Amino acid sequence: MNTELTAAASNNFLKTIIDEDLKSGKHSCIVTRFPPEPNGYLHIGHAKSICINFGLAREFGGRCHLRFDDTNPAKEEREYIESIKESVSWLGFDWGEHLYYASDNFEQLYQWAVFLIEQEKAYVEDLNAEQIRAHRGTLTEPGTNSPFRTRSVAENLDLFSRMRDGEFPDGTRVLRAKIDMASPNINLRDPVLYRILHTPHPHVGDAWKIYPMYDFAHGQTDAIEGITHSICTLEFESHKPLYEWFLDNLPVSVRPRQYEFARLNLTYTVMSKRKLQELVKLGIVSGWDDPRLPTLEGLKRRGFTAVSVRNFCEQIGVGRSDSWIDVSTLEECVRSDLNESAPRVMAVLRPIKMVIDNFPDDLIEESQAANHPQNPEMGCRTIHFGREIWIDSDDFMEMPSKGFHRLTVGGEVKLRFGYIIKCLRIIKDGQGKIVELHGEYDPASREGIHTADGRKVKGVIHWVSASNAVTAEVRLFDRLFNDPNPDRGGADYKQFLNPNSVETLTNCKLEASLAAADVETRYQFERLGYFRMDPKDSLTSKPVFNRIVTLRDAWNKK
RNA sequence: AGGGGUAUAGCCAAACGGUAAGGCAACGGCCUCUGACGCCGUCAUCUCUUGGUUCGAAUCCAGGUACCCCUGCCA
Repeated sequence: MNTELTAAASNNFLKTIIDEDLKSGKHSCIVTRFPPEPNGYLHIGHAKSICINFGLAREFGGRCHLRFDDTNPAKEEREYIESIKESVSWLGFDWGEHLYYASDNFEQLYQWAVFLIEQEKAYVEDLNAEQIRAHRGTLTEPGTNSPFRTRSVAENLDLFSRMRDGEFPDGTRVLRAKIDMASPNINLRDPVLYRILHTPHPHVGDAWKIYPMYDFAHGQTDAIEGITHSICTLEFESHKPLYEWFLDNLPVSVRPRQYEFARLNLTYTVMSKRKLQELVKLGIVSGWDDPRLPTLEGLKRRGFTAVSVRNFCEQIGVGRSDSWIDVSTLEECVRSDLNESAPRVMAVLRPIKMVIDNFPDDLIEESQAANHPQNPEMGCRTIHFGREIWIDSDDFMEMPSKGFHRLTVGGEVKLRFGYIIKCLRIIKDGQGKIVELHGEYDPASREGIHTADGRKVKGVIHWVSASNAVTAEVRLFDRLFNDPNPDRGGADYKQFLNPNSVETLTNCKLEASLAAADVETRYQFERLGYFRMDPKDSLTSKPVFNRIVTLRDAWNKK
C-alpha cells in the first residue's frame, strides 16, 4: 500500500507558529501559497516548498494557492507554466480554484506605485544601472542620494505614466522607493520598484511596458490573495523589512507575515537553475526530464513515485539551518514505497546462456511465480522453464571469491521459483571469454532450497527462460556527480561529473510476462532493483527500462 | 564595531528550565526460495566554545568562534 507517513510527524517551527495563530484567534483559517517564477522546471527543492505550503494548509484545514510570480517576462515562458502545473498535480496537490498570477495584479500594483509617488515615497530615477550601483554604497559604506530623489510629485507622476506608455527605451529610467540610502540593509537603499521592459509577457501579453520588481509585487500579491503565512526560503530574510515597508505604506487591509526556512540541498547533485540549464544545454544530460536530474520531470520519468517524494519531504523536516540531505534518504523513500507496491519479476541484465543438459530439449515447463513475497493478493504469473535459460553473468564466478554463494563450476544454486541446478562445464571462445555454461538440474528440487539428499543450497538466483525471453534495453542510472557537493565554491562543478552516471545495456533478457509491461507500473527485477519502462524511448519492439534505484546489497558492500 | 541569520551524532531533526525523541546512514545478530523485505540490538554522560544565573541549563544571561545570506533595472 502506498501509505503516507502516518506516524505523528515531527513538530517544526512553522507548525508551532500556525498553531499559536489559530489558538490565539489571530487567524481562523490559514492561507499559504506556492509562488514559482515560470522561468524553468521544478526540482526536488521546489517539492520541499510545495509539500510545506500545501501540507500546512491541508494539516490545518486552510488552503494553498498556486501563484505564478511572473514579474519578469524576459525570463518567463508559457511552457514553464504548464510544466509547473503538471508537476504540482503530479506531486498530488490540488490548488482548486486558487490559481493566480502576480501579473493579474499589475493594474493595482501600478495604482499603488502612483500612491507612493503621491505620498512622496517614490520617485522616477534617471540614473542608469551603473550609476545607481555606484550610489548604492557598499556593505560597509552608506549610499548617497540620487540627484533625482527630490523630483516633484507632478514630474514623477508624469514621467511614470510616460514610462507606462512606452515612451522611453529599456533601461533609461526606473521607479524607486524613497526609503534610506544609508540603511545598513542594502535592500532598503531606495530599491527599484519598476523597470522599463518592452517585452511581451507570457500571461498578460503586450499590455505593459513596465514591470514591477519582485519586492514590489510579492507582499502586495500576498495581501491581495489574503495569504496569512507567506513562507519562503532563507535568502529572502533580508527582504522582509522591505516586504513590511510596502504593507505599512500602502492602503492594504490585511497583514500577511513572511516566514523563512532553509532550502533543500541534496548530495551528489546540483539544484541551481543555472547549472541545471547548463547541463541540458551542453548535452551532458538528455533534457530537463533526464532521469538523472533532480527535476520533478526527471524523477517522474525515472519512476519515482509522488508518494515517495512526499514522504521524503516529510522526513527531512523543516528548519532554518543550512543543511545537506544525503541522497540515500531519498533513495530509501522510494525503496520503502516500491517494496510494498511493486510486482516482482525476473530479468537478466548481462546474460550468459546456461544449457541444462539433462532436460529434454523439446519441453517447456510452466509454473506459477508469486508477484509479491509478502502480499499474496498481488497474485501469480506464469513463468517458463526449458533446456536453455539465461542467467546473469554476475551470478557466476569461475574463480569464486570467498563468501560467494551463487553459481560456480561444480557448484549448485537454486533458480528462483525453479530447480536446483549444477554447473558442470564452461564453454569459452577463442579469446577465453565464457560463451555458455552447461550443467544439470535436479528434477526433485522444485520446492524449497533442499536437495534430494537434504543439503541446503545457499544461493538463489534469478533467471529467464531463453525460449520466450523479451530482449530489452535497460538503463542503469547512478549519481550524476562523484562528489557529495559538486556545487561547492571554487572549482567548476562539472569536473565532478560521474562518467558512469548511466550505463546502457542493450541485450537484456526479460521474462515473457514483461512483453505486456505497463508503463505506469514500477517493477522489482528480483535481486536487482526497481525499474520502470521509459515513457519516451520505449518501443513495442524494443522496450526500454529505467532503473529507479537498486535494492540494498549487503554482499556488494563487502 | 555594515546588516541579517544559523550552530544538537556521519546526514537531517525534536526538545520551549526538570535530566538529550525520531528518521537516514553505519555496525553486529536472527529470519529468508530475492545476499531484498522483516525482526532484534549497538550508535550524544551530552547540545560550537568560555564564563555566569539556578537545587537543576541544549533551553536564561554575557563574551568568543565558525558557517550562510545581502552591494541585479533576477526571483
